Amino acid sequence: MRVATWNVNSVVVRLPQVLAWLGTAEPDVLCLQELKCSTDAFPYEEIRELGYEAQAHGTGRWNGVAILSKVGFEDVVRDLPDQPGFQAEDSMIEVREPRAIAATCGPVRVWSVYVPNGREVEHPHYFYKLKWLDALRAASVQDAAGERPYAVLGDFNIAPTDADLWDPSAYEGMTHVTAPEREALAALQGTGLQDVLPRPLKYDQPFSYWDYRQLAFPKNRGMRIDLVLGNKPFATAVTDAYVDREARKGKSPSDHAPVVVDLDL
DNA sequence: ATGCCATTCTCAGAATGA
Repeated sequence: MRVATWNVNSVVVRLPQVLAWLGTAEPDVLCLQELKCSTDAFPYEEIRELGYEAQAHGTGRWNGVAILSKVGFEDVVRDLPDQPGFQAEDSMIEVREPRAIAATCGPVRVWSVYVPNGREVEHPHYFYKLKWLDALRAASVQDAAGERPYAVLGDFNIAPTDADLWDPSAYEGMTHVTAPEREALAALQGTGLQDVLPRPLKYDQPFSYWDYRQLAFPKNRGMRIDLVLGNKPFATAVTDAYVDREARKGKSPSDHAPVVVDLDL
């Protein structure tokens, strides 16, 4: 089977690209992030016409995650257990954002996650990011150690190593590369998950994100921040993994490309 | 050409992204 993850930066705007990609890549399971639409506004019908059921979790303007499946759904869960919320500096209330959804699709259980950005090092959003990652770690402990193939897929907003950056010196002092973020990611992997490293279709590094500005994509100034972390039964079933950078081309693309994993399952 | 920031909400500009 084939599973994939893709931050689409608005599923409503990107619907033509998503439908076209489903038609050509034909994943069995596709995790989406940054829906930027409510659960009710998700384009279920258009996706159903291609043979996919969808489970979405969104509130409108920001965030939002979904799972598309050709092989059914069981045990759908919205939000991490004990998922922290974010409290803006000018707000009295902590808001839990739609950043995680899980489901069992055929033989695999997956989380589709959109890890908080962090904004700036030491910003409240940065500490929120670290806390959120710890909640994700806690949520993974049982399934990561289990016999069933299990993976956490999504936009982690962390480059695991400097090799995942087009120019490490360009990111000094920035989020996405700091030691605490990488340690939180390593702790998640420590539950028994390994980074399924995709092969690049061009150049040497399998970037999954390129900024819209300053010709970042044509110059291949990218980052690998969209990850697939699989437990042992998942990782040992992997037959191929790649970043479909073709999807970053064309008119009005997302700034992320899909990460695709083929499995002998 | 892969090409110089996008999206959403509210209605021109802020907020967010990374």
